[in-house]
Amino acid sequence: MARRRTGLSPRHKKILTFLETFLSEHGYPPSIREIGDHTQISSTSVVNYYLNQLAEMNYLERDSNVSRGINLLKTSNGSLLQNVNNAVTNLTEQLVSVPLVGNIVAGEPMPVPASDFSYYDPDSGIDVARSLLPAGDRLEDLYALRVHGDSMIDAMVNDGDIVVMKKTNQARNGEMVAIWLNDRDETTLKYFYLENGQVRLQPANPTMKPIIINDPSIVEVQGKVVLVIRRLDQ
Amino acid sequence: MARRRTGLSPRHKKILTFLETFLSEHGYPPSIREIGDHTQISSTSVVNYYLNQLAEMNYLERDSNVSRGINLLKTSNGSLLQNVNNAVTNLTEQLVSVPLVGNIVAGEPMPVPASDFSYYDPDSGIDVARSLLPAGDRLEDLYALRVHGDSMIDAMVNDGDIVVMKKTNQARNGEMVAIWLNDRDETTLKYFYLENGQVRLQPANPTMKPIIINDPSIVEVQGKVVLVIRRLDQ
DNA sequence: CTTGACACCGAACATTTGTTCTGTTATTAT
DNA sequence: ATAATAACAGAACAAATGTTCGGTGTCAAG
Repeated sequence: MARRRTGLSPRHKKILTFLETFLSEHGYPPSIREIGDHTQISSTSVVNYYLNQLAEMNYLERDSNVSRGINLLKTSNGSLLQNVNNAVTNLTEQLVSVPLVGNIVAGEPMPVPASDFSYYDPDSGIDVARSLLPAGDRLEDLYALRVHGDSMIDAMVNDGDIVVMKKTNQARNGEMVAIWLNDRDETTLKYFYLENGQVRLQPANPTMKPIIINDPSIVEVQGKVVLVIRRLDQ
Repeated sequence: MARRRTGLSPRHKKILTFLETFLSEHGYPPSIREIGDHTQISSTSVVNYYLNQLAEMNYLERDSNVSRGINLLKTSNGSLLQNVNNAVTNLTEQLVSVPLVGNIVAGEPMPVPASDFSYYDPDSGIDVARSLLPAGDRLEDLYALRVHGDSMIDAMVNDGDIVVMKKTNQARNGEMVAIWLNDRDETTLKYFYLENGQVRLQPANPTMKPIIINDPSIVEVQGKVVLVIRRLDQ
């Protein structure tokens, strides 16, 4: 009887390590010839031989007659990979591009995007760490607006600031919301309180007085502010 | 002139979605023909046409004359996507953890960290997209402070806001800097101007008056503000 | 010494695959 | 109505790519 294979040989390990490195750098697996080139195996049939063994040992799956048809399942140190991108998707969802859909100015109702963002230009999104955004909020409910003019200073928001909004038309007490006031033809950002049938709109600047609205029906909530970003380098 | 492309068309999105799904199920990208088969595009040259556009818009990279030579970078909802093993590296490049080193309050000189951040606990960093930070600035010159108290409202900065600072002890005109005023025992954030031998410290709130300092030597610049972040969900 | 299994190999071939070429059609501005 | 451009298409071709075939060499068991 010949010698019996016990686990991974040095050549197995070399192939697996090369697979991991190549995949992480390129986003797709190497070809049989590329594996051979980088592991000093001169024959495609030997690479094929070893890949089949790694498949038997559940380090990878192969799809036959498919170029680069290798799905890496385990690394050379035995760590499981479910597949190429499932692990990464969890990581890379940490950085989100929030669509910048327009400007917010006092004298106009602010733009609220349609549901599908079909006009959306990805180059104009604002990159935001997921950890700065409210947990549990769906990303597709978020959009960004750039502040235009000095009219939001009572909200402690400057001309040029970015506000990240969540779509909503209902406010809870203590939330900062964008409100269109019908009687004044004005958009404003304020903390919202509904008290005894009246609406109190509290400026962010604590030295300023609130607006009291006796008739809540003239208050149109257009969105909730979840984040303000001010870049000072521009 | 014909119609102009604005962002992703439905076919772009369909292709991206298929790429994501295929990649997550198979561990390798689809071929041109597989993409066509699943997106009702009958011609390999049209698939090629759309893939080239997605590459131009930085949703993916293509390697030419390589089978399945597609490296998916962004998903159809704009989330950044990277490969398994360099996900952390790429996130480090695009998503930065700026060390949160303490609080800034008016009555104290603000903390300025030592050069090496040897005490730095990465779990207490603030995650910031690299694209929001000044280009060219070294990340190790940046640190974050949390604002404590209402004393910064003239800088349009609220209690609880995060300011990202760059280490510097020199200010250029128009930059917002953190300044320790010796004669007042006070830290303040203001736009700095040196005019005719005097320092003008201009509040961010345009309705407020500047401070004029005749003797520039009592002005200690402790850092430059590069970003302000206000989270409203907490 | 013989045998069987494993490791290893080059070459040939078929299939897969991406690019290029040469168009047509649709859309929009002029 | 015309022109310019984008979107779309089929076919051809070359290159990339995986599988198969027919071997050789090594080693351990009998």
